[in-house]
Amino acid sequence: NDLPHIGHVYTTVLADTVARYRRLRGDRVFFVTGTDEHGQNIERTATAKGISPQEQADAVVSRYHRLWEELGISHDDFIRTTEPRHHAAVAAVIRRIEAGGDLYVDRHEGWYCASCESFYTEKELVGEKTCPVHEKPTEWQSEENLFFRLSRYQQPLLELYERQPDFVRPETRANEVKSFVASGLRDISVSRAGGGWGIPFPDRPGQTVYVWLDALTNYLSALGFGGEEAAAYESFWNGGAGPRLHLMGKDILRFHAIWWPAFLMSAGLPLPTGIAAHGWWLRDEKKVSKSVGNIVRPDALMRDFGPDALRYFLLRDMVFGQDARFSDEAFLDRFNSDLANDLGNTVSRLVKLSRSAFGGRTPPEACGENPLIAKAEEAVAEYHRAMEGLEFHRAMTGLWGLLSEVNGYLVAREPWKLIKSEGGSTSVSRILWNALEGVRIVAVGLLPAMPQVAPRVLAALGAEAAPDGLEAMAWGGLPLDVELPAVEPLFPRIDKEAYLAGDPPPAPPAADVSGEDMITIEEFFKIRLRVGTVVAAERIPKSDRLLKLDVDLGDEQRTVVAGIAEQYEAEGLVGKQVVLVANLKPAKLMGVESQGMVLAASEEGRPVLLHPAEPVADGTAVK
RNA sequence: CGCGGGGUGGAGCAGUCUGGUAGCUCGUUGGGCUCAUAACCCAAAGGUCGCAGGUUCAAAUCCUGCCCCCGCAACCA
Repeated sequence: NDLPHIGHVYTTVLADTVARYRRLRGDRVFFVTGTDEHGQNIERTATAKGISPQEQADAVVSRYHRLWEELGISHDDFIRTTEPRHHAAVAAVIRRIEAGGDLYVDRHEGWYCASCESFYTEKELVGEKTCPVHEKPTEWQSEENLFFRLSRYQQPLLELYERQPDFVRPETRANEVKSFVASGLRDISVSRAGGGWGIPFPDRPGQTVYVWLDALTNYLSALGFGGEEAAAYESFWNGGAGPRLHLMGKDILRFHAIWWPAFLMSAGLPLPTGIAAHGWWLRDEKKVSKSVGNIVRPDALMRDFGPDALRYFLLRDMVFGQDARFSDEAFLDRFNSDLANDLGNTVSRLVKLSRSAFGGRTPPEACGENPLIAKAEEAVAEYHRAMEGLEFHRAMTGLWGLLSEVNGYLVAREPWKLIKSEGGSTSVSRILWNALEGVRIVAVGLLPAMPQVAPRVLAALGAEAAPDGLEAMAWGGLPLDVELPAVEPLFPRIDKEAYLAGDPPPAPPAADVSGEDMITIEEFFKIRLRVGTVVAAERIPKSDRLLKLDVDLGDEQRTVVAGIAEQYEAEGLVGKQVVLVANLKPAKLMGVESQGMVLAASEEGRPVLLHPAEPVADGTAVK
């Protein structure tokens, strides 16, 4: 229920790499991705824009479709939780759970703070049942909901983890899940009263299916479960002998590793065979902003260097399961050293050598015995081991080890000297053929990771661009004496400093200018913007982000809370003019009433305050 | 006492579960090579493994305490 970001891209690229790897190994694969669209974000954004949640969801989803296409994602289906087939599957799962006796009606209750819109436990309240945040009295609220007997599955889940130690990967996450379950499971509420945005709960008017029960079921609905066309479900989930793997970020691991198997057990349906949680890409804040002053982001990197370069970086630079830092510098370094120097340059030096020795063709003679064969076999074995264990960075490292062997082999044999003295001799042919063959094997191994570039590398080497399977990684596949066209550099080196210092990349194509996002000028004038001078500013205690500003609008003074404390010192703001949304409904934040909003550009979430270009009278209208 | 992750050569990280010679990539320096995209190959320098204590024949690794950094939420109106 969110616009795509690097985390979504990462999950999906991993899944795609696994899917492609499996297909190339000859397995039947059904690769599903999709969108969970019943989140509150969607509803809230839609309300704010004055459109229906469905329209909002459609707009978001189209972004995913576009992005997955650019990235070469090879999913077999894309499931949206707003589709009828999904609703049918959810209803079917719920009926089965209910038949198993795991649903009951109870009151969901607690101390409710209307300002926070959330419930507190007795322990969290301060003083006389007072909300710890707003220091306002809370009220006891209760809502009738359906509950799922999660508690009943504590033992079965523990047995599952015991029986299948690699059910959750990586291992550290498995331990986390185990200890969470062992510490006791409470029943969970699986519906919400009030008929909000979501799937109506079957046979329970007024209740909406809780989003996680809804969203998790997508794995079945995409396969046709609960519908007429359930062949895929029967063959891949119900009867399928192969692995049924879920890939996700670690933030939603619990839902996948605890709730989902419990729901399925209750419904009497087969479980997934593996749950794999990856880490988060953290942003490298410090260097990018200060020293270079120009923030390049994944979408820009993808546009400038191609989707496969981004895919390679994601796979190579993160240890599966751990967090990693995403920085432009790391990307550019990786690009230059791995793709330009090691892969691209090796291809081009070999192609040129071979072309000059053999008149634009691949070497005419192969060589039965040489040290590269053993190295290649080792690298391929390591590659398969790593790919099967989802250790993508290792798989890549293994392939690059072979590249490095090839380069070492060339330096040891110095074919360029031989070419001068003996031309296209047998020994030159053997040396070059071996080296080309080593690179060819690397390129075949890259097919799952870099589906667009790997075939180009293969073609550049004179090999078959699209082998049907990874058996092509066996030594000896490079054809003898075939045409070898000249190549342009596959990955031209990037001048890192120049790139980072260069003009900001052109603004992304103007945001959705289509119909529903447009407002009329009358609507715009509903927002009253005025210039004011900050007369006092102070940090709100206990808060990381909030500053309290007193702003003079000439005819009145306003107190405004602004979430800018991470970038602005309070003292520095006094005397500065800012633009204020003057008719915004007041709200209380950390106990302080904010009577308006200061405008700031929001660059990657970091606010940059807007000031008039020259001083104007306080209270001046902005339009 | 909110939840979580981390501190290992200049940078980024692996190794920690299962104690036994501290490893990888990048960078730096020197050399080689000149086919190739200032590339490639070889070598070297560079580390009190956050601090303190404990266990042990032996600790980056196990135990205890402390310090520091980061993410999430609280809070971007």
